[in-house]
Amino acid sequence: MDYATPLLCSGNRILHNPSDHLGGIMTDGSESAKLPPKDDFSRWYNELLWMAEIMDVRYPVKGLYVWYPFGFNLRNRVYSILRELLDVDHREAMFPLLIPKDEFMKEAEHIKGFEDEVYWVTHGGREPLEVPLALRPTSETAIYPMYRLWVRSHADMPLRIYQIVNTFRYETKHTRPLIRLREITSFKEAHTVHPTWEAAAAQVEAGLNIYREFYRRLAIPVIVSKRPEWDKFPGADYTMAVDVLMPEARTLQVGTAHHLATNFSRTFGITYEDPNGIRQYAHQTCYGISERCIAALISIHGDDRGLRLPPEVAPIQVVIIPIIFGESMDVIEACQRVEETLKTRGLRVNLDLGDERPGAKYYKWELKGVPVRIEIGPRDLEKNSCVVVRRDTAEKRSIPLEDVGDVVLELFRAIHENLFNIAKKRLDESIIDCDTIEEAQEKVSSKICRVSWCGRRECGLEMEEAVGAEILGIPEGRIGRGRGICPVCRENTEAKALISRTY
RNA sequence: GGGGUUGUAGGGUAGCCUGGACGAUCCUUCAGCGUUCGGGACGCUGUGACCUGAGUUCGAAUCUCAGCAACCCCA
Repeated sequence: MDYATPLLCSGNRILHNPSDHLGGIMTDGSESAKLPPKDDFSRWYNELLWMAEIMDVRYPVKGLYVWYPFGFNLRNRVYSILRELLDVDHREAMFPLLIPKDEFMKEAEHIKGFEDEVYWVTHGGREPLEVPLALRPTSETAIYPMYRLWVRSHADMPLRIYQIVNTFRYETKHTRPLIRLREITSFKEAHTVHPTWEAAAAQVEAGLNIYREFYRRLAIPVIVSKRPEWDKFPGADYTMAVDVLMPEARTLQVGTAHHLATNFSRTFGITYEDPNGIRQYAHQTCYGISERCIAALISIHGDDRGLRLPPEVAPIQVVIIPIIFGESMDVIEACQRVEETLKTRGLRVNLDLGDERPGAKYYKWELKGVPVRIEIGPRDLEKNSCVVVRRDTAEKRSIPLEDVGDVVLELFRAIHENLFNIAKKRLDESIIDCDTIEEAQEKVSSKICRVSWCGRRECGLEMEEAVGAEILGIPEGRIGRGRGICPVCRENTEAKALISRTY
């Protein structure tokens, strides 16, 4: 894994200029305030978002939030991983925000799924528009009229394009930063076109593999499930979904992949001439990830002290704290040499020369999730060493100054692995078998329940109702299989479904 | 979808019930200066607020209504 990814966003200049207190450009003294314990998740989450300068939730419109430079920097690093993985065989493009009403209304199922949450642009200045324009809630109906023009022969396929854009949904439920938004600011949506159903199905699987790898890079373990048909994407043949386990035993959907079959190609007229000269409808897929991935990153790894970021995406990877007595020029010089050494290795380093006490700096950078801290004071200099502290375990080590570069890189590997293992262990231990609805009902407040399910809609809906939670679907892999009896209809089945409370 | 609570400096609060002493409390942050610095330093000086609109009233942070926004609980 490459920890020395080049800096991608302009926010870096701010974050790396020691003279302006680093990212402290807009702090308002949160450092001395206390973060609520993570057990109090709702408060912890909201407080952390602004104390760590991820998002400012004070924007005066419901469901719209502001990315701080620090949060946006993190976002860009996360999305650059997504780009890197997609760019292997996808191409990035960009389609318009506004969709004419007649295009938007073409696909019946799709409209039914979205019409209650679409924002409409109805005026240009004072003049009513002849054709109202929808703010995209997702971009199928913006992209597919163009695909109709772009796809003409079998040689034009597979077509794999993605875009990273904002989308709008008029949410009526409780909005939450990064999780339920009226403006999704960072929707990565891929749209592909294939000659056959099978080729599209293979693409759905390929998309899921990209997502698995993406979340592995974020040290987040996932569950991949086939959603029940009543919960699939409006207009899809079937929907696969990626879920993660959040605190309080709720799951969060952090990615979906839909097989659209020819449902959209028929309404938008996306056809191609096959090798025999016969005109065929194309098969399509689409798959997306939003800034919910950042919500997962923050919520899964964070602790009572704040963020714990995997080194690959941490805006600041190493912070150096000088321990100054009197003038201590030698201490500062030693810090600067370490800073240079690490920067030469391509690491994102910050030497904190602010005049806070060292303790205050420790709290501040722990809150921001900096993976590794280096302390250098007179006592260390006597031994030609420094103290290195891991954010994830709080473990402290004194090491020779000359080993700093190697030790830090080694720690990055260990921190990433440790964060993943902690999350993986929690996920595995949270999935438990339930034989009856009563058992599931009791356990679903603290667990993800694994229940036999015959697969029938009536049984599924009854289970959701009785348990008071949602069926994620039949998960991929071993946990999705196992002999049992559907607790509703008492029929034998080989399939296991997962039920959990969701966001 | 239903119910409840709340809105006072950048953040957290007192005052509201019982309208007038509010030229608005305290803590924190922020700015300046000085002393400090091995896990959240201290002193002095300074900046900074009654969500929006309508109403009641001689007089509204305080009472009424509406809007906007936030939080909590239930489905």
